[in-house]
Amino acid sequence: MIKVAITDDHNMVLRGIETMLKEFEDISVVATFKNCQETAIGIAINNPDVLLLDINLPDGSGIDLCKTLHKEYPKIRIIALTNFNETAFVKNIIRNGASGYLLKNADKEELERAIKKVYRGEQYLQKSIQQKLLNESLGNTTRKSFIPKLTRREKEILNLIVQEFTTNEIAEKLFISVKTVETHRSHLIQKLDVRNTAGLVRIAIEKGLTQ
Amino acid sequence: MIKVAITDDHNMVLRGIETMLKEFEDISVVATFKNCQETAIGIAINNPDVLLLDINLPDGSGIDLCKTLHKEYPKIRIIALTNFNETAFVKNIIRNGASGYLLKNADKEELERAIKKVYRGEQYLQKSIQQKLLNESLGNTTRKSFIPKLTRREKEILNLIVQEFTTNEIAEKLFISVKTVETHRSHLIQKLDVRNTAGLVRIAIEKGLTQ
DNA sequence: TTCTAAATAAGGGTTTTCCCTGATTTTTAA
DNA sequence: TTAAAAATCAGGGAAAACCCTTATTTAGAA
Repeated sequence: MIKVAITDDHNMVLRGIETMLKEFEDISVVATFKNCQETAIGIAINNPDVLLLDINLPDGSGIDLCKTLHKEYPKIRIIALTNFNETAFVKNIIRNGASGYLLKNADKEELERAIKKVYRGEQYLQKSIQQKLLNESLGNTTRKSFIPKLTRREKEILNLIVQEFTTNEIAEKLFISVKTVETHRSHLIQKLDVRNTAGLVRIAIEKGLTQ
Repeated sequence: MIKVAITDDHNMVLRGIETMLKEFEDISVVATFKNCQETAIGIAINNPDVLLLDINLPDGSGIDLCKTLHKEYPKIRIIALTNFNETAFVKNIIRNGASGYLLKNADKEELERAIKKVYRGEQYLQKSIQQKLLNESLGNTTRKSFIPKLTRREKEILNLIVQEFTTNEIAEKLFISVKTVETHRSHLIQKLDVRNTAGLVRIAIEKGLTQ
């Protein structure tokens, strides 16, 4: 029997996965969590084999949680659940200890396949993502492959930009020079592949980079 | 028997709602759709009483779809499904023909209540939203949560701003003077009560003013 | 038809953002 | 411990955004 836990802040998703998994006799859902905190506490008690982990959670980044859990409980296989169909994002999650990656539109057959595969110690990636990764490694870069690998400071400044603070105000707030903030700004524009502040804010909100 | 259709681009959410509704003998799910197009076509065939409609769809705004459906099939009750817990957003949806508003973390009891209420011709709003709306009408304006009435041109320009076009480019695109675009911009900043482009983009996305 | 809102435009300025180069120090990871 | 990444700062200049005021034309509602 494979013991599965699920973390997602949407009850409907939780129930959907739970229902799909009920049909498999060798899989049982031992716990469901709605946020990072619940997961961090509950995982120790319920001791699941596989954790289906939503990356966008209300109280923090699932990626950080993934990293922590993987360190503390290396035996637990983690499958990331998200809507982001971006290779850079996948790479980031895998680097942080996830064994699999599923989009939320997965059907129950795929869900089963993914769980059983990671349970066996293998890696599971959704087909569309696999294809993309393949294309990329062949050099066919799908444009705007988004790299959300921002540094702590960059995230901090991005958040302040979204909150309508100007470069001057950010500098004051963080006790650093205006020029430093400008440097971070242009790094953000480069990394996120946008043209201006509008793009920064859009991407920050769309990709959930805001706290 | 209440016939229900569901539109959501995430299979897991579809399955979650379907499962929850199976427990009610007087409700049956007659169709599920994954995008605007499917919904627009399928609704004519399946003739549901209630449509649970996700607002964020891959091929367009659920709000527009809601408007269209409400005009063509005024008998169908529409319940909007979203994650935005903002009164301005709710108001907008209700204005466009929805009878109800549910967040995706609703449980099955609430789902049942909502469906039966709108089926009877009443309006259903999630408690937290109801409370917020109440507070607002009592004057406790959780400021910045009103729906700003923007003109057609202003909306058009706001959308171009979100898409990272500069004032110059917008002027060229719309065959109007740069100065005119600047005027619209400052009107937008005033109306939306923000300080700069970052605020415009944030509000535009938060309030669903983007197409 | 008359009033109003909307859309258009301009002058003339300030502030902010953006872009480039080049650099030093600090932190982190291998 | 050493190399790389991150964070810091600066000069200088161009582009874009922002903020006033004022004003004309146009379209829609009363």
